[in-house]
Formats: sequence, structure tokens, C-alpha cells
Amino acid sequence: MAVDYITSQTTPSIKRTGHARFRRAPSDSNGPSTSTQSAPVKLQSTEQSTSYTTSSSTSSRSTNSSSSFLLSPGEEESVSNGKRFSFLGVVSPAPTFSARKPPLPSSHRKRCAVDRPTRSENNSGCHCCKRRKTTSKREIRRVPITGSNTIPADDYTWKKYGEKRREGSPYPSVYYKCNTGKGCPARKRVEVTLDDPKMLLVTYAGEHVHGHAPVLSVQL
DNA sequence: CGTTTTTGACCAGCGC
DNA sequence: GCGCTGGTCAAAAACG
Repeated sequence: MAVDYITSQTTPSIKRTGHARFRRAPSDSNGPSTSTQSAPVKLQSTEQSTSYTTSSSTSSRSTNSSSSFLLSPGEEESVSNGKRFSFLGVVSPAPTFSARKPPLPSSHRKRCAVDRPTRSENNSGCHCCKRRKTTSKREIRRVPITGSNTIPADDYTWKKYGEKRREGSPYPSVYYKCNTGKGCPARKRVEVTLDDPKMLLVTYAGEHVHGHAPVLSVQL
């Protein structure tokens, strides 16, 4: 499984205490799933980034229109102990591990069950309704994977909040929120470029509501 | 104990 | 209008 410790945080100054691997199956799942315990794999990338920005790409679906090119995961595979190759802190398509997670209990939905309005109400109370705000400002950067960080470093600290496997891409996209400032709407998505598996495609969305974090002096 | 990651579910936007 | 996909959320798990 995703056993790799990825330096999801882009800033070296951050201390990374949490190291959640994956949610363990319920206690009935026969002991610790040691199958995933192994040396962490850390893919890396240099900080140098060939960046080119694109302004206002509102289309949300056409992101992977060029998905015809699929690279073989094995190409980058660094761990072969039957584990899934993980990249960017995410695991590449591999034998689906159905046993990993049990069916979610109904409680899982309580996040919206509390005050979830009907979709039509689109109120502001339910966080579920705050979705996909087509950010008008986006910046896309290509970062080579060669250095010591999986995630390209920049001036901010980022917190991973999700990942999503995308159609046609063997590698899922990883989503980060800016953790530098409280309530900063800035986000970034990291994914492997299909045309060049050695390159990461980092898409920045939103704007930082705080100043630059004097953490790194990385050329962007 | 606190912080962070993992991960399935949910929802909205967009294309057809 | 419907279906698909991307983006987001929050509980659970793990480690220092």
C-alpha cells in the first residue's frame, strides 16, 4: 500500500509528524496488515521548475484529454515487494486492495447529514456545497522528478487533503491546501505528466491570502 | 496527545 | 436532462 513517506510538505522547515499510512481494516481483519510495512519510498524532484502559467483555465473536465498516453507504472516502480508503487504520495494503479477499507458506516455521511440542505438550496451552511469553484486564476508548472522531494517545493506549506485517480492516467492527482496561512484558499494539484513520467505537473489554484512564507528561497 | 495522511463518499460543473 | 468526472470533505489511522 501506500507506505511511502512522501514529503508532501514542500517546505523543509515544516516538521512532519503525522505519518498515516492507510486506514487499517476494522479490528476483525486479522491483525496488523503487515503487508504494507516496508521501507518508505520517496520519490523526488528538484526544486527547479520549468514553469509556464496559464491564465484562467476554467474547463475542469478536459484536463486529461491527452490521456491516450499511459505510461507503465513499472517504469518508475521503486518498490517491488508486491506493494503498489506510490508516487506523489499516492499509489499508482495496482491490484486493487479491496480489503483495505471496509464499507463505510453510515456515520461517514454525517458530515453533511447534520445540516445538509437539499442540493437546490445551495446554501452556504453546508460545506458540501462549496465545490468546484472555477478558480479564475491558475498556474501550471512542470517540475522534474529528480531531487529529494516528491512534491515540488515552493514558498508555502501545503497540506494534503485528498487525491483522485483520474481517467486515463495511471497516476492519481494529489490535492494540497495551503497550510501556511489560516483559511488560505490557495490549493495545488500535483500529478505526473502523461507525456513525461519524469515530470510533475503542479497546478496552483487560488490566491494566497497571506504573505509569502519565508521558508524557502526556491526559484519558481 | 497532536498532527498529518489516507481514502471512500459526496457534490457540482461540464459535455453530450 | 443525464451521466461522467474532478474536486472536496471528514473520519480513521499512524507516528513522533
